[in-house]
Amino acid sequence: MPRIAQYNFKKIEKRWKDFWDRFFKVDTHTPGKKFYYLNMFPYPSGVLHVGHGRNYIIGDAFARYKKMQGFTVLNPMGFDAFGLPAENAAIENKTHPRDWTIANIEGMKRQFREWGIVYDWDREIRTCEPDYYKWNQWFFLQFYKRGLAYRAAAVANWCPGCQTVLANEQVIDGRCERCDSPVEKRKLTQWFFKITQYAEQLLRDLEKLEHWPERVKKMQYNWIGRSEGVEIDFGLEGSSQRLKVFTTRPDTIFGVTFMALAPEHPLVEEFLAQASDPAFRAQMEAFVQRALQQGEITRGAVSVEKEGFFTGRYAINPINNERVPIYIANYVLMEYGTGAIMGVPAHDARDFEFATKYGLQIRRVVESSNALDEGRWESEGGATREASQSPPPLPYEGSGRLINSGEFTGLTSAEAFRKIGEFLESRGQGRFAVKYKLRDWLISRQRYWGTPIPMIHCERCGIVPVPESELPVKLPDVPFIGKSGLAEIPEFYQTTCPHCQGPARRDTDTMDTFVDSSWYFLRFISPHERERPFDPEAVNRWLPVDQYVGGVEHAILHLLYARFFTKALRDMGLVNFDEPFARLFTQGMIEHLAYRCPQHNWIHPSEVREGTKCPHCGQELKVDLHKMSKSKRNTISPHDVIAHYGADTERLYTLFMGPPERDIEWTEEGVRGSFRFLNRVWNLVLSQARKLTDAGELNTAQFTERDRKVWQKLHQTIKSVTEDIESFHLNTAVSAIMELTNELTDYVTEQPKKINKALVKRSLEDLVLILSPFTPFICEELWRRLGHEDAIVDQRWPTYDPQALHASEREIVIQINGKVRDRLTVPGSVSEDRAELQRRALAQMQPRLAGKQIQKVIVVPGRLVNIVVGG
RNA sequence: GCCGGGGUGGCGGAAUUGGCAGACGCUACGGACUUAAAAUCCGUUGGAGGUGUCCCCUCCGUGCGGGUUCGAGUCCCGCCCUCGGCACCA
Repeated sequence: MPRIAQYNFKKIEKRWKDFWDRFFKVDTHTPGKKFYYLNMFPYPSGVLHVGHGRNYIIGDAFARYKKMQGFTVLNPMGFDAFGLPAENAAIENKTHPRDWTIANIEGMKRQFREWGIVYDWDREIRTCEPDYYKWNQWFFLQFYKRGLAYRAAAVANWCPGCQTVLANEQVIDGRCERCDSPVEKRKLTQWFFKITQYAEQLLRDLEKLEHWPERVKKMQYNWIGRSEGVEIDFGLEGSSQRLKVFTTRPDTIFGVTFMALAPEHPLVEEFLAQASDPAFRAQMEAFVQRALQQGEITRGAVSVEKEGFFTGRYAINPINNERVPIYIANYVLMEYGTGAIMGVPAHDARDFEFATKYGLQIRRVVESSNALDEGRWESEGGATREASQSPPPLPYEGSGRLINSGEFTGLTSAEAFRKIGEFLESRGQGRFAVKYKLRDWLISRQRYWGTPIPMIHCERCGIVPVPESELPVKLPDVPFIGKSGLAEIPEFYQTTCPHCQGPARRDTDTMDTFVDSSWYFLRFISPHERERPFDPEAVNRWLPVDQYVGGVEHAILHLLYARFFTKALRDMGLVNFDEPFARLFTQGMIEHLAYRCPQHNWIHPSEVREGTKCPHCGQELKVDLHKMSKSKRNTISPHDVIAHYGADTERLYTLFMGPPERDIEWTEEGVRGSFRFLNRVWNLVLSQARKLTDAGELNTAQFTERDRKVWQKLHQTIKSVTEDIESFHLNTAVSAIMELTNELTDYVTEQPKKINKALVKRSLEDLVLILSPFTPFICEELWRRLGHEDAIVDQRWPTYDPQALHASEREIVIQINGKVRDRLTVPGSVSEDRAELQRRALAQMQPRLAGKQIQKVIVVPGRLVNIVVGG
């Protein structure tokens, strides 16, 4: 055995690192097959770890593959550069958020280059640059003109840690998604985008997104939360007002025994004002205060004890004119429906709990009854009949047949829904209605590092938009101070009213950074436009994005906002498509072991001594798998991996380690396995390359049986790798290439003298070609060593010959009673012939079958023969 | 509670959608090479058992319990566990 050297990846990577840029410059005006590949652009938070790399490595591999298939591939990159971490870092380091951000961007661009990841950097976007955020402001003004941007006082989520408001979407379990502080409620006047206007479309169009993960669609579906019901006006005793409620169960209206108001409901204030007894009023006020307070603190808690307060007032049920007591209840939400509910204890678990606690009447009005039950009575007799007949236990939340419901008694729930709704509608006491959980998008942030909202507050003229000709409203170029944002910079906010020229004040809020990412994919098409956000003609040609890839953590926020923007822009005539992303793939996280000491918290793996002891105190460490993060000190630096094994090894391992959509553990052993494989490929190609100069023409007619097997394997591999890449099964694509490598290695070592050189040459070329999107450095080098002058990135992706997929011989499994008992090798032509297969199988199994009764023979052409015997 | 993933060797994971379970890789063990180690190469690696001519055989085995089928990791019914999303949504 010759001593085998490790390939010199350092030299190779240095040679090709800067070579590929020119192949990925895209002229968006060139016709041809376009392919818009897009990775979610990153927030420039610092140095990237191998977990971040997964997203971009998948993208680079996919883009290279598509390019080889002859597509004009647009694969741009940019930076989501506004946001809070920059401000926090700036405060900590006494610098400007811009300096920190720019430094990180430069570092990340170097990392992309080290990884061999190529983007068309002429199209780079940085959202913190005025030439980008100018258009955020422009869109804002267009939205404002159309009533899609509005200012309203609302109870907002206030994060005391970040000193700013948050969108509903940014509150996780009652805590800030960024800093984890408990979120408070504050009443503030803020800017909103009217995303609810598109609730129905956003929901309905999910159906169009065939190539989105089901999981993501479901999450959006639930988030939008559509429900169909009836809005019902109850009368108010002693008042001409009406009490409006929304219900999805109008069929249970005869079961109403109380009403409940949210503590924030406007009627509550009225009742308080009208209360004649001061002691009673004080009690009611105390209850309301407590409920409001509780709402803030326990938001997100699993279940809170239901509490209520009887207001002493009564409502009138429009269906039967019954008098029902009105309560204030902590479990009724102001933000959903009308902020008031009709209480039906018999058919709603929450109302049941409430009614039980306060001794309210519980009236059954729906009985489970359906044809299935009746059918069972006929066939199964006594016991079942009795069991089915006893009414279901309360609360019964299912549907059924109405009882105790006046003229509607006997109807099914579905019929009653419609009939009762129509009845109320005809009398002007109700109407069919659709409600959504989705709320409008609160975009104001009380921060510095974001897009200034282009509005001016004038004492005389009110709120005045900044004229479009004066955009962008730039962030003031002053030394960065601290937490209160633009409100502490008079140079910024002091201005004159565009209307009356009098003194006025600029809006000091900036926009949520999700505005930046809601349209960046459009800007990439024509990033240097100065007079408009993008070139609509080019955008309509290139969009929707053909393949979008990113983390599942953006399943709701970013993807919903981007869809909303697209629809709003379409309605403004700026684009002509409904959905921005045709295909979506969400990749999983990379995890790594993290070590935690009870005293010294997270310990970096390199510091851990003697197995699992803390280096500071010697205590036993707790070891757990976590996704890589700086805070848990379990990140792996790509720089280190590249120094040891090269960028190709990191890329290959990242793609091979497991299915890309799944979370997966990073292991050093796995990295070494990928490195070994690349060495094997290197040695295989180099051991043959020089011998192949006189290879001659490939002639399949001269193939030996062995040659034919290799040929088949080659074509099978091309087929499965192609299909696997298309479906993002990148791990199996790599393993197929490994199998081919093993087969070729066997072939050239078995009988080195007898190899078919033309076959070897073609096989090695195709091997290097199909491997090149994954490990471009080594493949570019090997391509040259195989005698080619031109770049591998510029080659065409190999295609397979369906003829070659079928071997001349096939192995057929012989089963007896479903168990494999033997095999049969037959020529390809025979493998499809049922009768012949059966004949041969029976003949071969003759000895075993002696004395057995053959009951049946099943033949699956090309696969197996199953002989069913008795006895 | 509701919705959606997922449960396969010591580990990450394959399995043409009903047709040879465990591809590919890792780990571990044995061997070759070496003064030695590393690297590399060869072999073994789901479990149990067997008088087993070297291409050996038998049984068991894909979270659990049933079912359909000639045949089930895959389909159906009923559970368990786990991860993620939503959650007093009327």
